[in-house]
Amino acid sequence: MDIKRSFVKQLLQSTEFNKPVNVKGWVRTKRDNKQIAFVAINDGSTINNIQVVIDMTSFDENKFKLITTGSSLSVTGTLVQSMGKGQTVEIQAKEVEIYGTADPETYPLQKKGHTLEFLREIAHLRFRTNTFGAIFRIRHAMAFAIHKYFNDHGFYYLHTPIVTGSDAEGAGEMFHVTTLDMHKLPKSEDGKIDFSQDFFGRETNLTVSGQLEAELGATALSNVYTFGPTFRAENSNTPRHLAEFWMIEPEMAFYDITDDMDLAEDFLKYLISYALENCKDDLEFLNNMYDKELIERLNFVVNNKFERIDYTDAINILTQSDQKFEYPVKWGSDLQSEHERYLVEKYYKKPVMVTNYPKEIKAFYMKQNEDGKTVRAMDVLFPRIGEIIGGSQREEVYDKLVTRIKEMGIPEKEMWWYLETRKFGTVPHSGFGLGFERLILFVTGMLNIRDVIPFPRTPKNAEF
RNA sequence: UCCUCAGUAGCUCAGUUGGUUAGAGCACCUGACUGUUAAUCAGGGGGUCCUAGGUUCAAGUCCUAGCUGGGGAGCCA
Repeated sequence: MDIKRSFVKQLLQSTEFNKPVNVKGWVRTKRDNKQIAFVAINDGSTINNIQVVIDMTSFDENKFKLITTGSSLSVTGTLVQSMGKGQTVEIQAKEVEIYGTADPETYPLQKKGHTLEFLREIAHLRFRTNTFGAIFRIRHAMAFAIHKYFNDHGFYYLHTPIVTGSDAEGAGEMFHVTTLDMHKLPKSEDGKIDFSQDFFGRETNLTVSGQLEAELGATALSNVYTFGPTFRAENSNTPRHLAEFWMIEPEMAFYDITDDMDLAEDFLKYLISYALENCKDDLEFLNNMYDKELIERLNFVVNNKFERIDYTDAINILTQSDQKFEYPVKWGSDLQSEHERYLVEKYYKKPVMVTNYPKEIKAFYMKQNEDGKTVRAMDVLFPRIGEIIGGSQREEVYDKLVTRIKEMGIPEKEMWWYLETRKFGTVPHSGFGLGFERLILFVTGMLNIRDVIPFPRTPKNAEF
């Protein structure tokens, strides 16, 4: 009997009863007595399990003992309407093949709730839980939706380098990339490490952003985006930071800051809508188990316009509020977490986009305003997670950009290729960076970023 | 990196003023039960009390240092 394997998801939706079917997957739970046994199987195609019914009067008892939580099976049988409550269809088993057993004394996942902290310590097995199945199906759906959105809007997916010779972006500490013998580093006469002997003949690092390279692509392809891994060697220990994370960075020629904000808002709303439409079962599970307001909050964000305010207005709102802040509010200082939370969660009670920040607290490449004090930066602030997007219109005027580079002490020589885009056919352009894991945090309602990436890289942690 | 809380059974935790043989629930194992669904009921096994020092007649409990984890902050996406 050779029957094509079906996914659990298909079988649960099927109405073709009394036909032979085959399902392969992992046992979640088992209940039994002398006459009959029920085995719940999951294969990752959906959060729901399919119930396999075994007639114990004719089943090998020793083999049955090996069917435990975590074991992997191939079940051939008949799809029937369920006689019991709780499910509509089930499989009457005829043949059960055991691929691999899972000793219940040592298999860490048993049929009980586990804390997310414990599951983080068994990251190789946590995929097998309802929670992480849901999270990673949603993560996939979001990655797919990102490519779909950009493809549908005339953007090109640009692969920017992971190993970079540029350290000018200034977005944090970088991981060095080298093939030099760390125990015998070649030194030049002045005692410095001689990187001319290194693999690339120069000092190289893992990228902290693909933005500068994306800008190069945008000056010919018009609309491009990157979506790849990004590395920050900061010693950050928070539920919102990773040393290795994924970032989406669209860059658009002929976009000003308003176009940039319009895109950011439309993009985020599209992605959240996509999740609501395509990840219903998983979102409902997370809503029930972790965050009773999750789906309500997602709908709210999709259906309401983001508030857009000037940095200066934000400072005024904060200054005039009765709220006591640990950090003083004053024009020229960056907004602290507590300030952002007040604006988003208390004052406006919806996503907020803040623009026109003081130039001193923002990056060198941002478009300078006529007032000489501010730049066309924009941050999108979300409830719970704070800054989800950071972007800006870019300075396209060669002289202004060079002046700023000198003021901020950035090595101008290394930036020659970036500066040439302003020398030859320069155009106004804009872009932003979206932290993929922060998006997934928001969409899943999870609270720790280590739970929305399969293998989190954080200080002192690269076990899996 | 700073502040703060925690680390006791596979998991989640309790453990009194420092005192004799360290407990519970769940999980697991055995048995009972004619369709269960976080099954139920009865019984059973299971401990490097994070590590290293120290105080004390006596330390899971007090002190010091370290390690690991959570929360908050900074840096940021």
